[in-house]
Amino acid sequence: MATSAQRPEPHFNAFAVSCPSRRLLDTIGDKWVSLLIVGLGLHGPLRYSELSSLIAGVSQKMLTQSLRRMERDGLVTRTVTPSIPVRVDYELTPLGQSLLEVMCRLKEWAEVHMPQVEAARATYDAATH
Amino acid sequence: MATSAQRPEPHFNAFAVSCPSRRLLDTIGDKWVSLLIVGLGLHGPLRYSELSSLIAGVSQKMLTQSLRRMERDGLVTRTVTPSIPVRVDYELTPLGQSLLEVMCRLKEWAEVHMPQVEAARATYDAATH
DNA sequence: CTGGATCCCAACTGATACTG
DNA sequence: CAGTATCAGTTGGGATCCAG
Repeated sequence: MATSAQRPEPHFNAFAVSCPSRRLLDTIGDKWVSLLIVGLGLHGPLRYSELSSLIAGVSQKMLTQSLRRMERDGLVTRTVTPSIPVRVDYELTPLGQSLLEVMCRLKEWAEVHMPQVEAARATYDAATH
Repeated sequence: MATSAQRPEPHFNAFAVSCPSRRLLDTIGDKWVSLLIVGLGLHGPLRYSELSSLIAGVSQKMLTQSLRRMERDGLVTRTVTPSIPVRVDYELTPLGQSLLEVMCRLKEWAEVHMPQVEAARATYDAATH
């Protein structure tokens, strides 16, 4: 008991923990963040409600949370127009766009190799481990 | 109990759910899987215990679980040598190596752009939202 | 030595309700 | 319309024990 209060931050001496690539994975590994990057990249600036309907499966909480993280990381800009119904637009920054390109690389790999992965899974599952 | 059997799989009509890139993220977004790919890619074939000490922060459960997923996905091969103390070697498959290259792309992006991300975070946090 | 099985806690996710 | 707060369900991850 009380051990959880320690938060010892174990001695991860693994090569990649302090590496920036590790942190990047924390970002793009996020389900909604990756979708938002692609969505904003393909459709340009979008309003909060537009994103909400575009992604469709996301809750307000997750949408806001993800956008916040992306804004904090400098991936998107948040523009508030103080009209009567407040209007908020989100747009990919140049940094975000460069990340979009990398994401597309991933997408390309996936499109080419995922069939092999699927096949491997089928074979593995059929082996009834 | 039993509730997990539902697996509702909500009507994600988002563009990327049925897309292979989405599934790829499920794989490489995994903390340990990505580390294992890099580790095996750089050090060649490794034994279970060697991986355990290389990653260091991982528990046996996570290590086994991650290796299982990777084996299932055809990213690594699992070779069992039935010697007296059983010996198990894990090696990256060609498929896994091709993924390693993509991961390196990510790494390169991270090394170049993460400073900007860090700076953006500092600025954002300083704004005391 | 490998790694499967179990228990347990913490974190994340998501639906709903509410506010400016 | 945009966003916050709360609460409940689910999952992930780690320590330990045990089996082959």
